[in-house]
Amino acid sequence: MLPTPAPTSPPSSPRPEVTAAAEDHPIVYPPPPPTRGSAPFQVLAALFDKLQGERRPEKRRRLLDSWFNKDRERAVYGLKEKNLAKIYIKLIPLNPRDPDAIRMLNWKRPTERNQSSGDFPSVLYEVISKRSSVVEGTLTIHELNDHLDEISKNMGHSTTSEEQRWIARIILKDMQISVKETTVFAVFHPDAHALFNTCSDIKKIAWELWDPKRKLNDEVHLSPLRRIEDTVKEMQGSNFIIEEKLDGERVQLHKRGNEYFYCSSSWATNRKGKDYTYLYGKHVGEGSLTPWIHKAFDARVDEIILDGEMLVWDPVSERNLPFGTLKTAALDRSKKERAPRPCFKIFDLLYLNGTPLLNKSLKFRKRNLRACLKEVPGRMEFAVEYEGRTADDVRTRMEDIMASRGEGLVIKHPNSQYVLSGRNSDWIKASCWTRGFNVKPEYMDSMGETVDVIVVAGNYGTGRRSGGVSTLVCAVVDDRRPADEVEPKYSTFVRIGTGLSYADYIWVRQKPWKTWDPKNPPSFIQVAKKGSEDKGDVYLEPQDSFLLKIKAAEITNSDLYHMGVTMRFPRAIQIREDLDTSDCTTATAVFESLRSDRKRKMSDTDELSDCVNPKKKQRRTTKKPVILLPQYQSLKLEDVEVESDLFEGMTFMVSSDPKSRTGEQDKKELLRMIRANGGKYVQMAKNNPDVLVVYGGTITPYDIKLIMNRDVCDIIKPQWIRESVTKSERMPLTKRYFFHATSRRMEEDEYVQDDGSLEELALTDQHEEPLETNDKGDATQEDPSIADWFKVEKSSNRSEIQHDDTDSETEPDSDNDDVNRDEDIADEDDISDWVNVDNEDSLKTEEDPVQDASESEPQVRMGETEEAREYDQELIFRHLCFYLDSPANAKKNSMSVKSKNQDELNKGFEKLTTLITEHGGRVVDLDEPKLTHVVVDKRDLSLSSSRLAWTKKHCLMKMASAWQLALFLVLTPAPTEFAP
DNA sequence: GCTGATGCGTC
DNA sequence: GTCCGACGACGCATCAGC
DNA sequence: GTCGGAC
Repeated sequence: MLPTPAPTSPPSSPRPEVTAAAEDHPIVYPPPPPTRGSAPFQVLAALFDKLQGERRPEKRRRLLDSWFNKDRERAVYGLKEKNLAKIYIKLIPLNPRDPDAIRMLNWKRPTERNQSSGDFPSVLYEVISKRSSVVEGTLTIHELNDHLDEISKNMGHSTTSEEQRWIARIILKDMQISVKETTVFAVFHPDAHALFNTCSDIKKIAWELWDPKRKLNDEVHLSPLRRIEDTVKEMQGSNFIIEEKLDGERVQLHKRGNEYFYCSSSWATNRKGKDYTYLYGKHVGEGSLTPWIHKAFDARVDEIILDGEMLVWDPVSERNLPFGTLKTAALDRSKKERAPRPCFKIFDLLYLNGTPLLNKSLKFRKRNLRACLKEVPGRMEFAVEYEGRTADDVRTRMEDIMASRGEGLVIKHPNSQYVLSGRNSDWIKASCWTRGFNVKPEYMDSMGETVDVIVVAGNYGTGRRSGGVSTLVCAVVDDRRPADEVEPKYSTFVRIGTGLSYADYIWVRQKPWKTWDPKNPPSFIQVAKKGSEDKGDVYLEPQDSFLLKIKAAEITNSDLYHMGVTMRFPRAIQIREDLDTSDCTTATAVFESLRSDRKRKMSDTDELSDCVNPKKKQRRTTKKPVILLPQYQSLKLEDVEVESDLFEGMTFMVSSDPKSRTGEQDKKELLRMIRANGGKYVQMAKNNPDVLVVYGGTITPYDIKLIMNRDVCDIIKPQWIRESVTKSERMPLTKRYFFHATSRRMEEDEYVQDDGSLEELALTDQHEEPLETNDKGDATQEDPSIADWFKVEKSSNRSEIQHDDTDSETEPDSDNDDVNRDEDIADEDDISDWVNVDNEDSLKTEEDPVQDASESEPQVRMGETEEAREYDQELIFRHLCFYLDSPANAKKNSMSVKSKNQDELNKGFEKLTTLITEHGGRVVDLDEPKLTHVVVDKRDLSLSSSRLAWTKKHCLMKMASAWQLALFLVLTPAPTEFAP
């Protein structure tokens, strides 16, 4: 195991000068607590018994308190109920035909006599108590620990059946005593929880803090200087930071010198912080990420801990791939240049060169974060963030999220300290944010899929839900069946295990469930070929069944259901007693929904992401099909009538002034004007140089700052829009209309001309095209105001580090910021040398963001122009070339074809051909050099043999020569998805 | 070597 | 409000059996 | 991840 964030210090030295010495060494723990011999396991088991019976927290705490010895970090056992049952059957020993053996294996199945069904340890108890003659336990905890470490042997000799019940619970990690680490830590040591937040190492806690008198060292001292609640209060009315919630995996990156360490940091469910270094690379030469980011760190960064989200970036389609592809991409050692790859989106800095920053403000951490490293496009980037101040800011961002089917927003207080699992209000989810209005309900209602499905089968539950059906296998009616079929058939689609109340379950369990015979499954249910997920313990005849209203985040591919797709995050909403089974959603409807869903994602997915490639033209042939909720409808401008073509061909992005109370209204009015005069607007500038950003505020919010730093988009003042509309002509884009001009813009004649003169220039339509000017150098040097612009630009570049001007920006008019400033100043003293040094020469060492962007500028991809990379909603396959591996084509290429269902397969591919061409793609033969995709059909049985290999090899060869990448699309068993 | 069952950890 | 334990999909690892 | 229930 590699070092975890908190530096472990020898007790003697007050401060850990972390050096290379620590490399390659395991964690150094302080001397262990003195052992006083091991208590009998009996006592522990008794404690568990009491804890299970005792609900009152006071008593429970005392019970726990009276116990503590130590905790151990225990590996996973690789044993669940089934395997435990098998072991016990061997151990006792039990004849496999013994009813008790069968009962243990079917431990969930309820019977009249056995109330303890659904709880394996209890079943075990009943079985063993009949047989065991051991009355007094002799097993000590030490022994148990040893046993647990070699678990499959040694059990069942020295324990009573009661004890074995608890042993089983320990192994199953299902203690039923409602004690989680928070409770335990509180009893164990006041600092335990804080320590755990930094190192997530139980053993360390146990060994560091076994003595209650021992205090945490300074460097791991995490108790807040001020209560966070106070901080929150003080932040009332101040700006906050809005981040998009990313659909990836939460990961911490630890770097010490040349050594890297990655670990999962989603402690909400699992406390361990799983080591993922093997995926991403310990050293520069290894892994799927480390080699690419090493040079991104500032030379003075020695030790650093970053917090962020790992996503998958696909350089071919230039978008992030859906969740679930991460491990696959990270494990892909093919080292292909164009293969999907992990991309680390950083949103926090936790530790830097010996200084934990957890108790610094978020603002402070973010500021320094940007000084520590530079982005490596497609590998390691800063998470997109905005500054917000009002409910409207959130609303605006929420719209974007809704449009792009994003995951949601996270709102953070700039002054919040870092707290894991977000409980202590470091992060305020949009859903919980209650200053004036609540985003969640409306937002959630509009998100996701809602369908009415029929319940066809069920599985028994465990624990609280034991004793009957607990999860419901749901299906849709298969309307693709031949029309002459009398009995409807149902395709399994999803399992539902949450959303119903106990009362609902009572109702559900009354239904006439019939046992499901795996050898003779009900004929009306169409199930997946593989897996057991959609095969119930029991089933319901359609006439006995009912519909369930279900909601989920999205529809995803799946092998485990007959539908070939299923739902993500499914839950029951309501039992539809009011509906008949004939009202069940159809398979076609599901696929249709899936298709429109994907379409929307394709066209809008970049809205919030940090896309570094300037787009030539913003294609928006159709309006976004976003349904706006009542409270958003005031922003809906589709209804505004177009009155003139004044802004024809122009695209704007309007940003409201967060300091102005009328900011949002102003924005709305501007958007109305733009639309009424033939202009277009977008939510994000996306580094599109043709987008004119409109902003006229007194301060420079984060997002505007970002745009300025990029130097891609001009920022004009609202004044230009207003005056142009008033005069019914486009005003010349002279410098007085600019909030910020790009360096390119500043070279333009129109920009430097005297205001008010040469108005005829304004009549040309060329002003958007950068004109080559010959006297630009002179103008730049001679015009004092331009020199000023450069100054502004410099300081805004510095704002990448955001050292001084973030403060100056909040200074003028904010009372409550004073408090914050104090803290910030103090903060900066702490690591001032670092920041200051960096601040100065980061101008030299840090690459200009613009340059970054141009670096990542694609050479030429797959023969496309930049414009071609735009995704049109209709022509989503534009510039893609497909080879369809149909039986017919295989024959043509003289491969053997064995499939029986050739006709069906060929038909499917014909349909696909139509679809591809309809959507702008080309269907080509294998030798086409521009080939981008190969499509195979899973159902084609002959694929498993040599043909697939042949196809693969053949086209990979072609593609290697053509510098391209093959994507194998695999059709799901349900080709209707592609049907028109 | 492949496949399916099972377990684990991510969301 | 918070905690806890029911349950969801999915991908990878491992291992047994073929 | 979502959800219901207990406290």
